Amino acid sequence: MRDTKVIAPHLLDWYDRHARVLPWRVPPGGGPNGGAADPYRVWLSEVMLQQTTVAAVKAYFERFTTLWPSVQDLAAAPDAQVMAEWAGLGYYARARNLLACARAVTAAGGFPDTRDGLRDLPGIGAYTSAAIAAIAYDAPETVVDGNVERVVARLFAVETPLPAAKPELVVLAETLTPRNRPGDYAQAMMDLGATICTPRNPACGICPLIDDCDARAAGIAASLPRKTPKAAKPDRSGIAWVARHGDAVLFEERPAKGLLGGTLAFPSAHWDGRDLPPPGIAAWREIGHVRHVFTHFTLSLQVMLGDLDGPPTRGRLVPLRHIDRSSLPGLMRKVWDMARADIAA
DNA sequence: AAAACGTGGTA
DNA sequence: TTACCAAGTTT
Repeated sequence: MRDTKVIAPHLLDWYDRHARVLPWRVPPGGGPNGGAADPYRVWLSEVMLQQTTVAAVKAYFERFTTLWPSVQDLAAAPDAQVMAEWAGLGYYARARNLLACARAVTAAGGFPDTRDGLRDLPGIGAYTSAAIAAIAYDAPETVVDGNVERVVARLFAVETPLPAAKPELVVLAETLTPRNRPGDYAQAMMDLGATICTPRNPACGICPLIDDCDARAAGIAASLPRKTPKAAKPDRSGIAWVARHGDAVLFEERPAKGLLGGTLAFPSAHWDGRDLPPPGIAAWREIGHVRHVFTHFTLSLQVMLGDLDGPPTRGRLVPLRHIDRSSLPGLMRKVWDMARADIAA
């Protein structure tokens, strides 16, 4: 029978020597002056990291904290600027919730310091509330993300497939959370999952918990956690119109809710294969197709280029030299790259 | 409770 | 190229 009491100490010893250095992180044991992490930076990084890799987040985090050093600064930012800066990171509801949360926190005079208080804020759920409470306030909350699910499934050799296994894994994870340094422990679990206890080819040979792991003992670590197969993605198709008017191109903001909500886009329609041309375009021609993979479907978008006969009836014209590729979501970057190449030719 | 919601990297 | 994966939340 495993001794769960030794797991946190083993992990913290490892973390003290091998913690990743990350822009939003305070080193093990505290900052330069023994200081704790800034709740604003912890919150911002945690939201950016939701379903998103550390590598992708780094540049965005640096950019956001340079533009907006405090939550009050972010709260005062224009919606469109925040959406443009978020462009490319994905899951755009996060950006809208980020602003709503910043404004709520600013109005309240600061971040709540409890998990329950944090949980009530927009864009902060079960994971993020626990992460902020643990990392910024060193509260003994149990943080369960994808890394922790995997580490715990292996430590206890849980063979129930995810997502059904989630409640069981949370209960098991709670039995491991220490009173001593819960914030460092939470980050240590995630570092372990990201660097040692990886989904494929886990590096059990250098794992600080090798002697505490049931799956390792049973020789099934690499096969855990089990997962129920995902449904195949359907294919969809649609049309995007790159409409020129003199030296400008027509853009419009997508509706706040739904796919790519609130982002800047080329006029398009329902992507159900039955799109019709937008009003105001006399003649257009196809310049190619872009393919894009979303979470739940793949999209093939026919890209049409044309000239408006007159002022647009929707959206707004942006002069060519002011079009900033980086302010567009990934799909629209592909469309623009194709159109720009055609226009240049 | 199941589905919606982005993107880029890796095997 | 296909398939999976990454510090989840909302409805």
